[in-house]
Amino acid sequence: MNMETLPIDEILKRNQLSVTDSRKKILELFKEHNGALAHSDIEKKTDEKFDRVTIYRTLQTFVEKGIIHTIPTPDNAVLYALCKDGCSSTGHHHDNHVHFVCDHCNVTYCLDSVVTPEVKLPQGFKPKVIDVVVTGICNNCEV
Amino acid sequence: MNMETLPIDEILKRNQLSVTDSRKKILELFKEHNGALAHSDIEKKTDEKFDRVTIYRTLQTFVEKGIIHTIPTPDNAVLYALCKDGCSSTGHHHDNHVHFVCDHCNVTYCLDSVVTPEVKLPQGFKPKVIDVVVTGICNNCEV
DNA sequence: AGAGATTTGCAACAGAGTTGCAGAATCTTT
DNA sequence: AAAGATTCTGCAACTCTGTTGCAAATCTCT
Repeated sequence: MNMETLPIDEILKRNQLSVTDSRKKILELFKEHNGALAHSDIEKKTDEKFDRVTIYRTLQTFVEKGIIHTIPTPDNAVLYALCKDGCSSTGHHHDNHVHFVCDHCNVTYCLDSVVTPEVKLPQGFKPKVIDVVVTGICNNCEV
Repeated sequence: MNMETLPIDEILKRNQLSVTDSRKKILELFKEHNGALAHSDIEKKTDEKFDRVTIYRTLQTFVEKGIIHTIPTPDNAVLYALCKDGCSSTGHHHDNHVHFVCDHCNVTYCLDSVVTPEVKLPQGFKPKVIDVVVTGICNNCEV
């Protein structure tokens, strides 16, 4: 499914979700925002119009449906970002791209073009998922 | 500093830390345990002999001194493991090894022998730290 | 428009982590 | 070895993040 071009209502319907204000608004935020969002970001950006609990449940639902995915960060905060094509809706995302956290503007990017590198593990270790998080300066903050 | 061979009291003294029961015990746990520990693990393994707050502060102090380092995990829990040689005591660890979380036994390993792979970033992105967390089956749980 | 399913908001709770402060332990100095 | 200064610990209280149960509101479908 191509989230980039599909209207918001359509994305929700195709995932068998009721079209509600909170879901529309939160999904809209993700489409507008070029980067990952934390729960607190969403709370602020929606002007506290929705209950905390609603936001938590909406995010949970979106993750389950494969609309968004979570990003592990070095400081152990939970971030969410829109999934691109190829994410399954079973919760097992093919989330094989690199994430980048900017030290300066603090924005987290999904670098979809950068594929997770191979890692050679010691004998007996069998990898399933490889998460790569790069911290540094992004192309907006670069001088 | 070589943490592997140095006696516990010596490690504390060299980091200008008072030698106290809690610090000795917690450091001992890290030396005995071949893997990462969470705050809750330490609470259990010390038989609740020390206050939660003391454990938090001890871990914080150890991180600041470069004795242990934190590990980012996919499920956003905070884990700690002993630093090897080369960790600075300024908080900027040269923590350039891969971490491995076993799906089965749930142990987290520092794979010191596995060096973080290079990642090619898009124009303008300047990397500083690269965190790699691999999830899978470890060499103990392998059939 | 109305029945039935889904979703929301509230309240209450659980867990993780932090802060201030008084008392206890440790270190330093003699 | 003991006093004084410094550092550390434990308690209480608090914040922040996330979860659960339930009644009321909203949405879907015909």
